[in-house]
Amino acid sequence: MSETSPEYILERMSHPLIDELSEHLTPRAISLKKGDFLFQQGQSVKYIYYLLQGRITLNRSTIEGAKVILHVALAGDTLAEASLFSEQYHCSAKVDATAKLIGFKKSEVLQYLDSSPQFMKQLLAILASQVRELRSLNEIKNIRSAQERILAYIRIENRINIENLSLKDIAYKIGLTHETFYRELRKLEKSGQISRSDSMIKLII
Amino acid sequence: MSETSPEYILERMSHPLIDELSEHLTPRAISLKKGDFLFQQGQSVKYIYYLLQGRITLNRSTIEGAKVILHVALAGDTLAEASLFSEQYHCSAKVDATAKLIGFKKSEVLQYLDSSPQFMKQLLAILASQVRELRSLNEIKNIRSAQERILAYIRIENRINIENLSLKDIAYKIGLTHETFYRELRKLEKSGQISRSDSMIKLII
DNA sequence: CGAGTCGTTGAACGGAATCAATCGTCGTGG
DNA sequence: CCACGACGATTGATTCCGTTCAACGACTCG
Repeated sequence: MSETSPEYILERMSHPLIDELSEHLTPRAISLKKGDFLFQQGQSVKYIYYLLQGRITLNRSTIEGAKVILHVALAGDTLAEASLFSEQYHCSAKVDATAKLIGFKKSEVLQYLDSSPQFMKQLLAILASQVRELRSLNEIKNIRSAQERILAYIRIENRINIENLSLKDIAYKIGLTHETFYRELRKLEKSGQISRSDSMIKLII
Repeated sequence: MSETSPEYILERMSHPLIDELSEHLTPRAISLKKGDFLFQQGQSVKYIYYLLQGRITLNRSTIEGAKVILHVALAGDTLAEASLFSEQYHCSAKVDATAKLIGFKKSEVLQYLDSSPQFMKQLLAILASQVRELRSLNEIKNIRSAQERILAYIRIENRINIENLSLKDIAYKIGLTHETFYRELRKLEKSGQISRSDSMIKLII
């Protein structure tokens, strides 16, 4: 785990929460490779994180011993913010693809939270909008037709930014295999319903 | 829209946020029938809600004129908490099945929020855990096998409480048609992997 | 230079959706 | 108060489309 603060911390895409935290606390840079664990279920919560690059799977061991994947975090996701209010991590975080993260000390965040009601309110708003976003994602996955699901996703997000997330990641996010996602994108492009550049996928009309 | 405060407000299942709000603010009881709108996209936000019974679909009209379903709220869901921090509702809420709700005045909630940092923190924790829950639901929907998906859901929730939610509702929640859900439940029961009572579905072992 | 991953395309299969029909129950309005 | 409509739960048959497996080129990173 490297502990320098390299320039990539500053080169990240903007995120309201991380922007605010970076301004007031000292971010810690973390690099991990596939197979590493960011944290393990049961450990006491010391940090919360923001994932800049890579893929991290959160899974929990149930009482019966089975493992359940709770979430697959992709670039742009925050990790363990829920654990800000618990003593221990309720799941393990295993690195799937070489990851770069920013970490903030839980104690410092909580302290800042207490000192600034305004920040607290901002955090509330962020979480609320995260709930909204997740609900839409959830709803989209109830659309059986791959094509319609993709269209619904683009309509909600207005566009798909493919600079930060790979097509494969997006496919996963909306619950399609990457194969069908590629195929349907192609179809939509051919039928003139979407346009693709190397940074954006947009609806036509 | 009835505006009395009937006893069902007190008979609801417990919910940390609603419990707290009910204690400090005056809840408003609302009954709506199928086809009614709880609120419409663009209206200014006056209330936030808690759904006791029924089903309410949140949908948004996009710029292109298409309608996208953002969320289908079921009994136990909060509605429009995200709008606590916006001026207008960003979607419309249409009643699908006769609904009973509790409403709280936005202004009163915000005022209470300002007066009590402790409540604010509590709200933060609730939203954070909601994020966690939604992420798991999302993840579950990436499991293709109906049977495995159901098992994963029960593992995460520990059990399925079928007193408040119909089987149909649960099927929808995890992204299955009610037909397959019934069928797979039956199979799981027959093969001795789950047990069903009229209030609970549990894993065996 | 080689390993690994992403993007892409092809072929075949399987399982969940879909359509349809039935039963029981609950609420309700005439 | 009862008949009717609506909806949940259930089962059957069929279809279809997304998954799965497989293979390949391009590119990146070490």
